[in-house]
Amino acid sequence: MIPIYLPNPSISIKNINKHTIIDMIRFIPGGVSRIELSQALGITRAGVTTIINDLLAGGVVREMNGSHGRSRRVALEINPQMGLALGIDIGATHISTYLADFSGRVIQESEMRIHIDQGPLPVLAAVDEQIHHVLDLAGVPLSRVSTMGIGVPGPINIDAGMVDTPPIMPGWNRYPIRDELQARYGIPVTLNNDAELGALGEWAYGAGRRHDNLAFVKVGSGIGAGLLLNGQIYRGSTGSAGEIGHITIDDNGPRCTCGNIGCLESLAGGIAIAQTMKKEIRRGQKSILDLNALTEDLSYEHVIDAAFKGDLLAQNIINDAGYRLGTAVASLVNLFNPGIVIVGGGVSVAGDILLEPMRKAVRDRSLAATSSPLTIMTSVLGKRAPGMGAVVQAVSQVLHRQLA
Amino acid sequence: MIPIYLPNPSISIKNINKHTIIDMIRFIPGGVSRIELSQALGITRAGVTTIINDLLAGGVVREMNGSHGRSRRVALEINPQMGLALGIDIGATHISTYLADFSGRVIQESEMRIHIDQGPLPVLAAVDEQIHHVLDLAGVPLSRVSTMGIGVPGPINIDAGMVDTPPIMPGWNRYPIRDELQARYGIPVTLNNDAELGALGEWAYGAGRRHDNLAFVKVGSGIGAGLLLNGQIYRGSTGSAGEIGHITIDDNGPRCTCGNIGCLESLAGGIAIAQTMKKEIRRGQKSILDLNALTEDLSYEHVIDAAFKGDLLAQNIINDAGYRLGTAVASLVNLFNPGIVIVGGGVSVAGDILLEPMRKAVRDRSLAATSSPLTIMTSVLGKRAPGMGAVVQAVSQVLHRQLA
DNA sequence: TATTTATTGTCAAGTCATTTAACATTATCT
DNA sequence: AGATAATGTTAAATGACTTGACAATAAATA
Repeated sequence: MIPIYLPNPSISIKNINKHTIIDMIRFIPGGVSRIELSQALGITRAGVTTIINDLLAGGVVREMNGSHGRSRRVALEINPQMGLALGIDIGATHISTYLADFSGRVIQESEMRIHIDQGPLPVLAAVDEQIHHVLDLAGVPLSRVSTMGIGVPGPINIDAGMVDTPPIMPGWNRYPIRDELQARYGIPVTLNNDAELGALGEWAYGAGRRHDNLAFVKVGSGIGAGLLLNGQIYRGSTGSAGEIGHITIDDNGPRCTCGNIGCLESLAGGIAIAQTMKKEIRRGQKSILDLNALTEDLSYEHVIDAAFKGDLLAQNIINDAGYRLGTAVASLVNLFNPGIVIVGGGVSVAGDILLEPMRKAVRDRSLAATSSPLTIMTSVLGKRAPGMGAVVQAVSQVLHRQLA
Repeated sequence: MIPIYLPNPSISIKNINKHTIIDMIRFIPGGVSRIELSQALGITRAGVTTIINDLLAGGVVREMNGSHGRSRRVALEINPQMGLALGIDIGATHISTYLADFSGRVIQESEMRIHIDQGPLPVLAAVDEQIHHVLDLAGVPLSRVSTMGIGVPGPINIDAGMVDTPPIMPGWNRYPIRDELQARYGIPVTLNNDAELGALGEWAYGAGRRHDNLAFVKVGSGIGAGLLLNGQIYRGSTGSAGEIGHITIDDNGPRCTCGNIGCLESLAGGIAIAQTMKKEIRRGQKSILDLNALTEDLSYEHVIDAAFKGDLLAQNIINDAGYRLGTAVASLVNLFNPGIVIVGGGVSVAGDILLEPMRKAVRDRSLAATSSPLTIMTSVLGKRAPGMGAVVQAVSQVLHRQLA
């Protein structure tokens, strides 16, 4: 193909080979040798040697398998001791906090339930609490953490570092999340959408390795997708790409929180699954779940749990949600032709009860040429995917920002 | 944003700034000055001067005369006399041939009706005929043409230069289109999908100027979309991205040629429009069109013509097609969040009769945050869009391929 | 076990895109 | 007409990368 060079490249890339080498070393499992780098980049071995010596001197990378000074095929890896990063995944009802080294290994993690609609002040206070909790557990002072990535469930204005008219984050609109955290902790902070971080996390350390085009469909309380296209996070022209949850599935469906009719999210999201279950039980359908026996409100976790225990009603409800998900994913597949669709988020723990009807819907509703080479699977990183993506962004930031 | 550097860049780009400068000069209307280039690329004025001197010496660019501004701003443009390019757009039922200079100005054009299902040999013979026809009209020998771009209505294997299991091109599968033409004419040939060339053409010289993310929806006999994302043509993992025509619109719809049920193309494509019109007339609906009076089979052009003449039945049929198109475009908009959706292809000459119901469907079915900043309009280049895209690819090829 | 071979990595000198820093040219304002 | 600001040019310096010769090792061969 003849590439098109954009009239307005967002950033002028200085040492593009050095940047590429750093990321190849970061993301290729098992490490890369100098000659592999030289072949991939189209520069000579000598050129690679110069760059690698620079990175070795800076402590960014190290040689694997003991230390042959000179040998045949020396694999390189990121030096984990280069620094520590915090990855924070804020969902509608939880905060997950991860402390990881620069190679992406998680050192300590913690989770906490919140409600995002309480607004930024209490939620960011909870984030602060979690950060200190995780650091205490790991016995690491804040001063040793050099970067931080954070994901939230809304469309992001990436330059401003804030959310832009989010459907489900009342009170957060135009709150300066990134700058606030940056000022509070004195380290660089990146702010991203949680689904796009899920895609990035799976691409870096999960099911999406080696895929240039992937979709991460996060099915939790709501439904959103993160897209990685041509090897880059794709955000669209105003940062709200991937809104698969608001594709219309049923013209006669219920009204969605977004104001439209029959959106996928209002039919197959976690909230919808729980509501449907409650409604069906009240209508007298048989189930092992007893609404009166529950101490808390029935949630989609209860439905999934019941399905695993053989409850037919729960299985049917999840099956229907899966088929509807597949209906929307079929549109995505016809339009994007991704190599893999990764299903994450809380509802994805249902596994094939959800995925098999989904795969069927995709087969029924997309071109065979597009759907037959396609893999549809659950997240490898599970609930950690967005948090790991946040770590990746955080580490990218410091590794790429100031290169000599 | 922190960009992610792909582990496997398809081509190692040598003089990236030189490449970028060439394309900025090609595609920014009114020309660009050296200082604008220097600011956009983040290199010094001196660096730009060196590159431009090189391009001036090579005859690739030239200085424009009419200059205005606060100081001696010299605008640069592509040297049209650098060479000639052929752009060829093969559709289901036509071949359009364009002879253009390197600045994209069309010197001569020609159109011919064919049937693509006759297979490659007769169709490529017709292409040859058209090429000589156009060259004769322009009084230019073939030897002065230095490059050629061609578009066909099917998924492309870009490395192989052939179509890959196309739904509507029987007999063409794995025929070496690019290599055949390259051998026949002795000039470099690029092969692309027609819809992606439409997107590229509109981006370069039409409605999509300055847009980083756009969709070109080609509504002709069938329906396909070309996508330009993050400023690059997006093809998906197997080259069949943009198959909007095979999104399911109606679960109770007719069977499509692709084997599935209720595809957009089978409900709103040109063939479907003509068939619906015939069916309704036979059912006794009133229309100014008289099936018996037509010397040829009724086509969608007749329907559009009737609609412009006030025929209510024709208007209603086009209106329905527009709303259905909008249903699919709404999914596209929710997923991609493009800045503009450009509607091209033969049916788009219906204009707002088609587009207004489309816009309504998009409003009804996508998030306001995504659809309100969105422009939906017809192609500026009209039926020339894919051919102009072919010219762009052809010229790109020679300008970028061998740089000192 | 010793020797050969292919592969991988390194070194020093050279090349070339780009920067630095001083200078030249032009349009507009006063 | 002269001042000013913006834009473009030049020559020397910088530094990323290449060239071409050499060194070090694993595996193959003798």
